[in-house]
Amino acid sequence: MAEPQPRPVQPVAVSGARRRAPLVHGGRTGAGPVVRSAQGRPCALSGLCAVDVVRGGHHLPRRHPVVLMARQGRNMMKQSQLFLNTLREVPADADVVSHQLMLRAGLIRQHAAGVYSFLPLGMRVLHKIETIVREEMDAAGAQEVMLPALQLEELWRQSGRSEDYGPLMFRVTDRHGRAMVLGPTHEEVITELVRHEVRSYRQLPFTLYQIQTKFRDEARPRAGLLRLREFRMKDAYSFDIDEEGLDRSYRAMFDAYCRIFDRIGIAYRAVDADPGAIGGEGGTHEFMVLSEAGEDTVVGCEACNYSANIEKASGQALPAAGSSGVPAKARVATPGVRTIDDLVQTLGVAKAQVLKVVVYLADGQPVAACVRGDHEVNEVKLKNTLRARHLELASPEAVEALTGYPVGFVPPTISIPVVFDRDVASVADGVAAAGAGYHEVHVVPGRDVVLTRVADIRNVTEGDLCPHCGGRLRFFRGIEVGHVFKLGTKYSRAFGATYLDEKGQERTILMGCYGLGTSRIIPAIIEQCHDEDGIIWPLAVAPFHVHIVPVNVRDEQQVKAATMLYQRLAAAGVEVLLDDRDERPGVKFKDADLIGLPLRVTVGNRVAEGKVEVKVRKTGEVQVLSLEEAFQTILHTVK
RNA sequence: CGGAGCAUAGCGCAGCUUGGUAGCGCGCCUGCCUUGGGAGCAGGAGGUCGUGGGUUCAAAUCCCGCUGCUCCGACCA
Repeated sequence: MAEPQPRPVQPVAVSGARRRAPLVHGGRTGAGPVVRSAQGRPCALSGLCAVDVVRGGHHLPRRHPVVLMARQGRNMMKQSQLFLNTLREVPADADVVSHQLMLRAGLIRQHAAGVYSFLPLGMRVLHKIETIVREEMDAAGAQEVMLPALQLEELWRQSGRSEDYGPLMFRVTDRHGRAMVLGPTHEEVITELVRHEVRSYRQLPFTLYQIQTKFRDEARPRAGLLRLREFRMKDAYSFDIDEEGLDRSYRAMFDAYCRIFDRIGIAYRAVDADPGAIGGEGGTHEFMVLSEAGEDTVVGCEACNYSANIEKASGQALPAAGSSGVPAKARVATPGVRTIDDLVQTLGVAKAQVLKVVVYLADGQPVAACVRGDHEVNEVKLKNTLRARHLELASPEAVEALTGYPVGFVPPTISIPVVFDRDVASVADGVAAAGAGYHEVHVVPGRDVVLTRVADIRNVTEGDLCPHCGGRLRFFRGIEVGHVFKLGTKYSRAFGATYLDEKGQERTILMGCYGLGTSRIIPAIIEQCHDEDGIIWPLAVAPFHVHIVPVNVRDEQQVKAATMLYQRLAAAGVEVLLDDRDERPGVKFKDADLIGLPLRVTVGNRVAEGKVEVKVRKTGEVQVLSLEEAFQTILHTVK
């Protein structure tokens, strides 16, 4: 590094008490060690005047290293020393509020698309989140490990996921030409590990977890920390002998997740989900933080607690319509009428009467999906119905080549396999395409169109009825911060992870896996906890608990009071940030609001009467208190 | 991977249409002054205009290629 290093300076005279003084985070109350400047003056605040460092060609730190060491601890930080640069203006590349605030408050800086550095404040938040996660994992009986981030590609071939993940994996080659990947997840590694360790049912069950940096070469990183290519994740894996055990392990993790989000202090919902590429034979839930910035649509019932990812959500089937009174179908010329909207216009029918046909390629084979004109095909459901590995919308050219009909004119009676949504049956008097330039009216599903294969393959819509209680379904946006799966034997079978039961029979281990995006939780929190002035940290994850702001650091009384409170609080285990900068009050207040620590103590003119102000960031509520009262109040709030 | 946009000082931007050797605000440094909501005055530092090529006497500006970043879509534990 080209940065100039501080040159050695002569040691500062330090009172003899220093060596014996307990470190501030030792939990003992009392004044901090007395530090004197080289001139022998007691240093009132922060060493602002502690040491006059001789300046050479380069600027040297104003404060002497010895002073720093004697006065530092995880509970205390002077803002003049903090590696923090707040931004007054909104960076042009950030248009999601959590991203803007993380940059402005100096939590993170971008390195590349989807790759960020965590600065001290951001690191403290991440650390707190991961500490909570660790505590709850441990409390749930899981054991921490750390698995390789650098993994043999061979392992991914064994599970068949090397191809599944494809370009999503960062691939590297070692000096011997061996193919390796940067781990996007760890099912393979852990299963391979466990397979070698477990022989007997006596060794089961257990759950292992790790907190790791993971790598996914996302096609489109997004919105700051919401979708990263290098990100932090806690992942846990459970190993059981039977379904019952797996249920217990799953439940333990599910409950631990609830405690984690409760402790962090954000609103979340556990929703039914689709297992997606990770596979899995049992249940799965996603933990969603509700936020407009979220990438997922969450469906929730107004009346009961049913909620599901839209990929998974089902409503009650719509009542089927009969064919009574519907005239025989008739062919009409509809040249150029390609879209549903066109049909509605030209034929004067309702969207809900139209039978929409969409052509897909399922593992390369053409398949048509037929849904009502006002409904959307749910590709996840369709893919699951077809048991396909890959499903993609056919291009217009492909549609014509495969079906012989142009897009918009593919009839539901086509010869390629057609999957009908179950709610197609709700169409009484329908309209369907009938080849290029024609449609048919008075079409009755079942009568005029043979429903060869019927399944739920559409997205629910707002207003559909809850499958559990019949209440109305509503949509929300959510950020997926956690996902728990019952994997069953998918990986254990692929890797031969087995055990011998009581009878000496070889059996396959049942697995569960449980992910939690620790870095993604940060923007999720901020999305929920901010106002126009900045972040509003929940106490449990705030980088510090209290921000002490002496209004004028040239006022000796203010400095003295602020420092005293700072040291007492820190010694009592409160995490305190002291704004000892010689800045104007406005600047300090703006920064304090932006950084968003839960409590702010303003030490101003009223200190003459022994009073300071304690302000709650979230509510704006201000209390004028004596120093002692302030100390007690803060202590009780934080502890 | 498709579509769109952007790239000029640490940050936010102007300059480009009509080529003549770079500017504004904020921040930063020095001094004075000021200290309860991003003050004021004076002085100052800082830019191979993303990159490679081309056109031209002359390119931030015109042309071509590349790269990076952002957004929309596709994709997605």
